[in-house]
Amino acid sequence: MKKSSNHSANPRGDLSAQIAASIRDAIIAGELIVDDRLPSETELSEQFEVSRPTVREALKRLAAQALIRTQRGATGGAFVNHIKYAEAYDQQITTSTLLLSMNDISIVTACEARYALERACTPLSAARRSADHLATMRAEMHRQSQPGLSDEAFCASDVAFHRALVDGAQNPVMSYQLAGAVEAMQPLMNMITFTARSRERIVELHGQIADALEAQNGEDADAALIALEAYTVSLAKDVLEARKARG
Amino acid sequence: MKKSSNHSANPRGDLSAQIAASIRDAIIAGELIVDDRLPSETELSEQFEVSRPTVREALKRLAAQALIRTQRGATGGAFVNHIKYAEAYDQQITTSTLLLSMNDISIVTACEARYALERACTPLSAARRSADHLATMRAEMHRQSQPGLSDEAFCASDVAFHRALVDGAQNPVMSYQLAGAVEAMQPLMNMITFTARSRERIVELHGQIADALEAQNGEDADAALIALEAYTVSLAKDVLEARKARG
DNA sequence: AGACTTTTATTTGTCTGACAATTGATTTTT
DNA sequence: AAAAATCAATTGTCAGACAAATAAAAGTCT
Repeated sequence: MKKSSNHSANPRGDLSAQIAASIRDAIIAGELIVDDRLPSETELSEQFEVSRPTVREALKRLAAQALIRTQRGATGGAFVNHIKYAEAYDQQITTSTLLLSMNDISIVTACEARYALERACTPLSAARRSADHLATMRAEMHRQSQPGLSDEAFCASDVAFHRALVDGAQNPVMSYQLAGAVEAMQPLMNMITFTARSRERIVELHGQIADALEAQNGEDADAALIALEAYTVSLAKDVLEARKARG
Repeated sequence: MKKSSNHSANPRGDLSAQIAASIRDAIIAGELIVDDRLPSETELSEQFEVSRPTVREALKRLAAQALIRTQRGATGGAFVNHIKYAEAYDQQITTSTLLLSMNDISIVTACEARYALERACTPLSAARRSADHLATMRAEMHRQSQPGLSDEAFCASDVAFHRALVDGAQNPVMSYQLAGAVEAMQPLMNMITFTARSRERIVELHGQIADALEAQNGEDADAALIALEAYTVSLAKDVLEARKARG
């Protein structure tokens, strides 16, 4: 790692960014595998010919992406982390949420993506859903029917319902990919005020979905999802127009 | 330096992790909006009652997630970053790739997810694809037909083809979500040796897809994708069995 | 010998203080 | 007025130190 005396700005960024990229590449390329221990911070600072704070900044970058974990103590150090779905979920949701809020995506576009992807799960979910998934869906529907539920709690329950639908496909890769699409919508949905009547309609459609999945009827579930998308979009449009008229 | 004397381990993690989480929450909650400037590192270290290196580690964590960018100089500092799709792509692909390789996901599972999601794009892509998307697909098919192309280059071209298909839906949210599903497959696909005959078959199916999209016929494109998935899975199984027989 | 305690070595976490590099703003000079 | 020099603020990097955690090693007692 020579560093070749860089006077002009480095395309890879700061030293800590370069070092982080170097280690990240090694992990992706499989040169470092799960639970491998990286050299100690002192050793790394010697190898890369930088100071320990710089190495530490690099390691924190990697830790932020859950690529490594660190442990104190005699046998401690930085270890290549086994990325679990739960950790990847969180990251994906954070990124997706900010992406939606920062690029003024319309509700129509976001809904289109979300429901298209969700509908991709329904045939699989209809075929494979367990009793557990169905029970979760029914439980969330029950919660959604309770009066006095706040809009936020209603949205959270809505997410849980759809998550059960997705998880029913029993494909962890799909569950992971869909996490961003479904959960990132929540801030957008939170803008909507759900009246008692609209909640009733949504729960009704949820019931159709749950019934169809229970009957392993993918087509009916698909149709209900299409109706749900249309209804959600129309609700959102009403809110936007009302807001425009007022403001 | 009060810090309320922490003797037991903090649930939020290290100081730098806590500070990073605190700032991240502020960004997600909208208290800090795009292009807002954070206080200088010195000011932050005073506010959080920690040293500057600790603040810097926190900022590097956020930079690794593309939540902030930093700039040197008199008017420099850390700014809330406008997350663009390109940056989010990279992160998603890195995470997805590692997730697949570390959780020994079978090729069948990964393919199932990928093609299910991709098929969710086809109706939209058939309706909206531009001449540009079609041209990209044809160009990649032409590249895939050239003899002497390495397996890796063939895979890369395959990804480019499918990316054009997805982008044809003209929905940036879908493009983003699909990036992980499509690109993360590449390392898995790179294990496959593509014979001249199998390449021919794949290009043929690609042709069917391109033709169908050009004719705005979503159903034919869907059928071709199903065939492509089945063919890919059978190729992968052959490779695995051959490897098992040898090893 | 075996179980318990103490010590020790290693490593990450944090702090302090310093200097270099960058860069926009300010002042001076032409 | 334009160009050049200076300045000030800020991030980037470094060196060295100490605290805290932690497991292994050494020592001690029964």
